Amino acid sequence: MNSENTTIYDIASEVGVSIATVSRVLRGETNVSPATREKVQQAIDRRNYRPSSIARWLTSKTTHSLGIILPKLLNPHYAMIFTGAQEEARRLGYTMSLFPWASLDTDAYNPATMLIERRLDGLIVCVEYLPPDHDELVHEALRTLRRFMPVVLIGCVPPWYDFPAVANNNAAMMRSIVAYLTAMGHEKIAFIGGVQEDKDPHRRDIGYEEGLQDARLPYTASYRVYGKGTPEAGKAALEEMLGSLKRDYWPTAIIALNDLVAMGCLETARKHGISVPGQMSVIGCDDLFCAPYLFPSLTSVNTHQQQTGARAVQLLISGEQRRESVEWELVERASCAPFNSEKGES
Amino acid sequence: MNSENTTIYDIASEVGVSIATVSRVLRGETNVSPATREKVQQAIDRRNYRPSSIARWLTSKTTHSLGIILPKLLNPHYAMIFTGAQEEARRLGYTMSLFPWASLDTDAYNPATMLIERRLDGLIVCVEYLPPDHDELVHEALRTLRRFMPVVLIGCVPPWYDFPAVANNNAAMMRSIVAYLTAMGHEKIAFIGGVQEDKDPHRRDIGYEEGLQDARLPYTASYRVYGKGTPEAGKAALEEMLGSLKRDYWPTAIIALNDLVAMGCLETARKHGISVPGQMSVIGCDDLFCAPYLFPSLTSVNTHQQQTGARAVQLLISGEQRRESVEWELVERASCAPFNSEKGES
DNA sequence: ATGTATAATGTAAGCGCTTCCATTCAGATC
DNA sequence: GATCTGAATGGAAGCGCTTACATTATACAT
Repeated sequence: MNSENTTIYDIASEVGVSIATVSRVLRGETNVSPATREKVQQAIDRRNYRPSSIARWLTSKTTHSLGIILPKLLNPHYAMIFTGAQEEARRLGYTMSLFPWASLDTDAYNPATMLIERRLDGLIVCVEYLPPDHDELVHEALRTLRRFMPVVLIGCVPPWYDFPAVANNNAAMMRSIVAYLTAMGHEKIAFIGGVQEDKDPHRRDIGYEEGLQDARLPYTASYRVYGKGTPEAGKAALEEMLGSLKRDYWPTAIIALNDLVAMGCLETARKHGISVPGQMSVIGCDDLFCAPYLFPSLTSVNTHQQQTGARAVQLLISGEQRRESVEWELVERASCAPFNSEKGES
Repeated sequence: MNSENTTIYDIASEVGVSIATVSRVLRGETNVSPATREKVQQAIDRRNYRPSSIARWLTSKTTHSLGIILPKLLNPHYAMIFTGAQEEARRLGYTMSLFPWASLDTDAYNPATMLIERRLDGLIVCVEYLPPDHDELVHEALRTLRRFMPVVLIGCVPPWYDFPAVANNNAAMMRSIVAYLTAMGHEKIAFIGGVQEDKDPHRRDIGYEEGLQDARLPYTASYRVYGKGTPEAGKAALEEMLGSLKRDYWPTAIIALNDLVAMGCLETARKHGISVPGQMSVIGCDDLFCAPYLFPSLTSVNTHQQQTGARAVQLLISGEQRRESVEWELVERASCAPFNSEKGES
């Protein structure tokens, strides 16, 4: 392909100048006479010549290309992060490629090798809810990688990862969600989702427990169900919880790990004839595009994922070695309402 | 960065062999004595050496990197296509980078220049519902691009685009959806969404009209509302339709351009107290992950987007110049039901 | 002992750019 | 008219690999 494989030599000889001059025109340097510039430019246009960035990179030792590693793009949460990162990268003149998690922890080939060989100018890694058995592997891979390129982390970054990062403090966020619910009079508040053995102290369920303490509410093991962050998991988890509890003890508010889990919870509630928010409030997290269109529309927390992605790119390029966090805000919709003990069962 | 900027020369001199020998070890060639191979490999491991693909590319004239251009990743439909393409690319040893539409039609810089300079081995472009005023621009950009790299198209590809493509025949699909609804007794069937002036004969609304003809139903202009493919647009469009029609003439079935539009329609129906599917059936398209969790769960059409993306990559790499289409299948859920003329208004 | 095939390794010329340094040539200065 | 200056341009050495070809060493046949 690229049959018109024109090089800088072709242009130079066509015009009758040296390649150095063509290079100068190409990069808009000023020390070229207007007449020469004009002739060269015409030849470039005539031949449809585009300089090879490959060759350029070899000289300049920089590729202006970044990488990002995400668990999966099918979850809109990650798609938003990716979009934010990609757009910011482009704005700054960089290209963004997506690499799957396998690049890091399960590649038969030496992990991360492909990333290094590509001579990326930087890498963003979204570490979220790492299964405990992956933690050490991933951490090791990251340490290797950073010897070759700047690495910025996104997500729920364990404090013992000494990397620049854009990490929302999920714990603080959850804590305030609990406060939001207790202020509404809820006392039986459940939390659904998340990895059980995750060691990260900032994870969402830690905040849940802190929130309960703030409100002097007891932590009840049956109100805490672990599971993957999918709709199916949320559905099954709430199902299980309701099944194991007498009706009087059913929670009046559910905090879901994220909106996907919340979707599953809404489904289960519907199936059991529990009215939301009449008998049970449900709150999600991430504020996915579909949250307003669920029934009832889902109260959630906007975690500004696009901004997170963009900020990570900025840190990557500026080289700042900081760990920062992004604002979040509660988006009130119909799925949460004050607890009303008078209300009868429907 | 990359402080350990080791090159093939470093390894060669460390071991005391020529760079050619190191290169042979690197690429696993057999004509190296076991002893030498061992020594070289040890030096490589010791120095943590990773050959630069940049230099390799310069020689080999191939970058093993592909590009994909999508309207926007925030729409899960495109995220699925991207995921399918990305995974297949990786499986085949290629990298996949995302480029925004702007690369093609609005770049201040010469469109597509960045793509060409990067010397991609191929490009996938998702052309869907091109606004008519963009069609010529995009077509022109694509023609330029294909002179430099193989291009495969995805989506609703107009027949006058002479490119290899993976295009579902949206018209045929829609036609059968209409058949599905008429078989259920619906006669007042509306279609919501899409670009009005799109010239493509395979677009979804053409199939809608064909379907009506099949069933000997009249085409009613008021049942056809144009609009963007978003939930908001769907909401507003149905709103407008209901507002302009006497209650007796309200459609009993809505075909939405896609699931996003369908989400908006469900919302409007809910707001007007129209029960779905009791008084009005709604069918979407694309079968997004949230379709089962809407209320009522949304009947939709699975268009196998991941497979579409994967197939496009295969065409790209194999170089086959064919235009093919991917299967689709109706996924029946709760939002469509037979029309029952006896049923009273709620 | 000589010749020949085979395996192992080295040499060097690219690949298409950037960039430092050298050269040329006006025009200005004395 | 000789010298100097600075703008415009060219020469050539990389950048880090691959690879065709050349060279050397080894083994075996004659």
